[in-house]
Amino acid sequence: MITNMKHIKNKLEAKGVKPTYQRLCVLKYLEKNMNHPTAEMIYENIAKKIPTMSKTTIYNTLNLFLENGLIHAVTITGTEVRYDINTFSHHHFLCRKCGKIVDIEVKCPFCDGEITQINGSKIEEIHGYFKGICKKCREKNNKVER
Amino acid sequence: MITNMKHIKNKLEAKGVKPTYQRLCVLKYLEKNMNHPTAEMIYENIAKKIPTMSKTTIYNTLNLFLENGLIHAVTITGTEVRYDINTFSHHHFLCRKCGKIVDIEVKCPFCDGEITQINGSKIEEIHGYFKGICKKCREKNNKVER
DNA sequence: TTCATGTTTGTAATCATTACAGATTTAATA
DNA sequence: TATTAAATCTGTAATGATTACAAACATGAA
Repeated sequence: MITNMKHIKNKLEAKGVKPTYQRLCVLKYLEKNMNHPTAEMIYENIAKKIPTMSKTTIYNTLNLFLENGLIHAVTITGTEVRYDINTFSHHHFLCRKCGKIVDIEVKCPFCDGEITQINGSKIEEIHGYFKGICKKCREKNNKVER
Repeated sequence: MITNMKHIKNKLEAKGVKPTYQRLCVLKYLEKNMNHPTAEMIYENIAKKIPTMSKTTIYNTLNLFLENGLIHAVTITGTEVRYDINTFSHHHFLCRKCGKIVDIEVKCPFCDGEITQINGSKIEEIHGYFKGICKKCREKNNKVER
């Protein structure tokens, strides 16, 4: 993934979003960190370099990106929203041991865009995720967790 | 669905949960109200009849039920948890107009229990939901929302 | 009855997110 | 270039959901 500033600036302008310095920083962070970070994680990291960065700006920016389809929201835990630069429909896996959320490729007729409505209801967003124990954590526990 | 107290008491005891009056009330409410209520909604309703009911008890009870597999948590909005008495794997639809969450029946290989792991990760929970505009809201808007 | 244990309750604390208003920046225009 | 309106950013306070905690209460066994 190319993460230079020019590319990021273009991405914002293509969606009609004015490319301010703060917005460039947030989008750049999301492109570099595809581990579905929280607003807090994004803020903590950017605030290191830009001490004047406000957390409100982080939220404003993320909500702006959401409205313009630049990012997607991942709501798995129920207590916090995680943000995803990957706007193609895909599934997620949340490990209850390490807490990591990883992308998952599964065959899904909805993600393929073949189905646009169900029982007369119009589908605009598709969300699918699994909870369990990831491969690494299973191996770490010497196959105890099965 | 039978929602008499004897049936509810049996359900709790079958899971090894002591059937206290508060727990019976919460489970009874969930059996009667299958519209994926929030903790707040459950509290508001029960508090009408039992003024001494504490919101902490609602949360304690719901978490206890979750641990014992009596109910499932539905996390769609990202800001609040909704609770579901239907513990069979199924999908949900959230309407962005009326805010209602309804059950959805879709063909899904994961819900059938055919697939128990993905890339070496063990699947324990399957969650699938859609966001969009429900049939009723589309009709209400005279087919404007397509 | 006594005692230990489990349950409930009310209040305070926590955490994520939003509201709001003032300060700052930007962009257009004279 | 100076002016000015609009957009953006910032910090603080407020909100709303959830949890922590400790005291009060209920239960069941000895």
